[in-house]
Amino acid sequence: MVAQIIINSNVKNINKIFDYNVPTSLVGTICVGDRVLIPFGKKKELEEGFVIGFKETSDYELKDIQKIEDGINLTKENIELAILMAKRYFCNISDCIKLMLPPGTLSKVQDNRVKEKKLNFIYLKQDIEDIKEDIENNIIKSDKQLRVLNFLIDNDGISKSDLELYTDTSNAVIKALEKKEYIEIVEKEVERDPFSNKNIKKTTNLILNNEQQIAFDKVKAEIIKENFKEFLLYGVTGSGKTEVYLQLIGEVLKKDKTAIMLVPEISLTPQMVERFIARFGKEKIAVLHSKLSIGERYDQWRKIKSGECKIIIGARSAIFAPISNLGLIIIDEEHDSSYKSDMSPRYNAKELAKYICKINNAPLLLGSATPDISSFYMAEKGEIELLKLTNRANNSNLPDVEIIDLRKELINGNKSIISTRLYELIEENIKNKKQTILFLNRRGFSTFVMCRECGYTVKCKNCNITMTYHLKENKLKCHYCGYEQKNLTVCPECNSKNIKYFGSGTQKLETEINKLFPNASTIRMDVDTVSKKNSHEEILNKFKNENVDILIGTQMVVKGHHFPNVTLVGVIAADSSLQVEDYRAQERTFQILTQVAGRAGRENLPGKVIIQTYNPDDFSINCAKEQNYDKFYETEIYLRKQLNYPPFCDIINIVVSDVQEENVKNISYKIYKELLKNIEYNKINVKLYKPLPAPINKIKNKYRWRIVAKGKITNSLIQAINNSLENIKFKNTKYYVDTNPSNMS
DNA sequence: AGCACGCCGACT
DNA sequence: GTCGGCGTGCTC
Repeated sequence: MVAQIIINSNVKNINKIFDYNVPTSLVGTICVGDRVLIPFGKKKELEEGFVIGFKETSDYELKDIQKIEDGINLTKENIELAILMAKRYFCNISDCIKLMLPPGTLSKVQDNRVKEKKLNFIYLKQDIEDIKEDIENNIIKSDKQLRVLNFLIDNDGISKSDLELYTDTSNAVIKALEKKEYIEIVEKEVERDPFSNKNIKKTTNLILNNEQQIAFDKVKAEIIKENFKEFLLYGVTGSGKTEVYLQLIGEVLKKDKTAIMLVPEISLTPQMVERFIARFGKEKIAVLHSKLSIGERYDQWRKIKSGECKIIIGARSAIFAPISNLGLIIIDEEHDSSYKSDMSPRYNAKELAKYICKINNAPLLLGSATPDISSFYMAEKGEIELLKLTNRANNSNLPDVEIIDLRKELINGNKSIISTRLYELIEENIKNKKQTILFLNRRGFSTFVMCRECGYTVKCKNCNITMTYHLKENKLKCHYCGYEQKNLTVCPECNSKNIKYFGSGTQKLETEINKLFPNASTIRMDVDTVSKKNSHEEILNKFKNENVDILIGTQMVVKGHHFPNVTLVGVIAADSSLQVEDYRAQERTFQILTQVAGRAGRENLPGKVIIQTYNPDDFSINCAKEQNYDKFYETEIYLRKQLNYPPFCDIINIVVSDVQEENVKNISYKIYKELLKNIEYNKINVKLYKPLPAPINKIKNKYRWRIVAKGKITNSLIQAINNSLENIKFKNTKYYVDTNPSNMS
């Protein structure tokens, strides 16, 4: 028997299938998905690999598989998915397999990094009454020791670190008490708990309104029938989508099945997770996201694999959770671009969710207040069943949205980035002790720096894009490669000192606000202020709990938070997302503005939203003002059809990059010619465009060209692309193929 | 990774 | 000639 193996190596070059002999001792036990150790090349150490298939014979002289590793293994379904993904997303199988494994679990790494976590726990060693007696008789003199004992009398069996924290003591105090035999230190294996030890009150099912009930019943029926069906839950902000999700997951649990719920990374906040814990208890829930440590992820993975966790909540990659017995997948905020990976493998979690639901006979539920144009189109065509929630819970009113024409502000002599109207409203809000959120989707201080004499603009030396000025560090930064350089005072081209800063980022907005409202407290949230673990959460909590007057932020501030005291939201530049050269620019603008507007006045306080723009007539801005999705959809789908953009076709972007521009051009043309030949020969209906430099033609010192194809991404087209690429020798030139990329630059 | 092979300039 | 530096290709 011959096993086909994918080597799980850090070395990139061996991403193909190797044949190995299955020794007789392993015949019968070995399965597809098993992790095995194999000799490879001239290496002394064994390599690790995964069995992806079997065959009878091989043309090669075979070596024996040495061992099947236990612990982390994959299933046949995992391997099938990985093979499918490699074809569909034009990448290698081993990269796909890696997505399905907890990180840091390569056998070599595992020994020194991922271990079951051990913690020291402190227990009282004597009878509580005896200790109390000793305390009363002043046998214990030390203040700190007394504090520890008193604390333990109420909370016996606490972790050492927590005990030190709560009693403000140190190791020395605890060791002293151990020596006196009042307490004992016990090393216990604990599970790393990403939810920490909060006490969360249990909740029970709420009563659903009519619309919620209909949506619930329809999806529930498919869960019961164990049938694949795709639903789109289109529910306005505050219409109670989450309660429907919770109750559906309840139904899945009743059948002793597993549910996956995907959310955008940014909305994977403790508050959101707490709602699920409150309903189902934390034992059944696994949470997967990028802020988990390697050890935490490993624990979550094992708990899912063992079947202990039946509910998986996570960002995009949680679609690869090692589930069995799937009953339902929910994708919340399904329009969010984070479901599309922008790194290899460039997969789309929505597409994979559909595949996984199909093979598991489980329904798929997409939910959004502003559905993806493509999803809504599918719903209109009847390929997805549309479920609508139109009533806002607790009848809170829609905020009053006002569009401010920034061109008029300029004419009236207001050069500030804050319009007169917005200024007045902020002032009033501060006076009334209400909170304001200002939204600007650009970080840094100034987006570009230019010499007024000769027009020179500062560009990154590694990337062909303008540098952003950061005030605090007084540096110019490249937001693409992270390169930093000293700020300019003299133009390097003409030596002029007339250097001017253009464009405004969140830093500039903050300085400006501090100047305009010196007595107001402000807090800023963007990638530059959010870096540490949980810091995102800390900023929002501070804003909420300390009643900070103004929160300034990028799109991070937009999602999933309830700020009862926020009555004013200001969008500083609604145009920033329109100027992007992308067929989804309007859609993104509409979505983001609708979401921002939803932040204002969520409870009984009326909300006010100001949208500042240079394009006050743009339909995406106006539809967002009216919170009118249907109108936006009608206009947008018409345009998409006229211009033949998704959902009427797919856009395939082939990007080639190399330090040598000559290589990039040559390889691009080779791909183009090869693909054109393939397309014509197989009569595939697709429009292939000639290779051209990419919009950002240099990133991190590598030149970039691209080839665009417009057409339906059918199996024959996928095949043609894969065949064409196989026929080309790339040497050091890199390439990737991306279908409907979230960023066309 | 770790080794072989082959190309090419430099050197006893 | 031939030694060695280095780029390239292969490992079932």
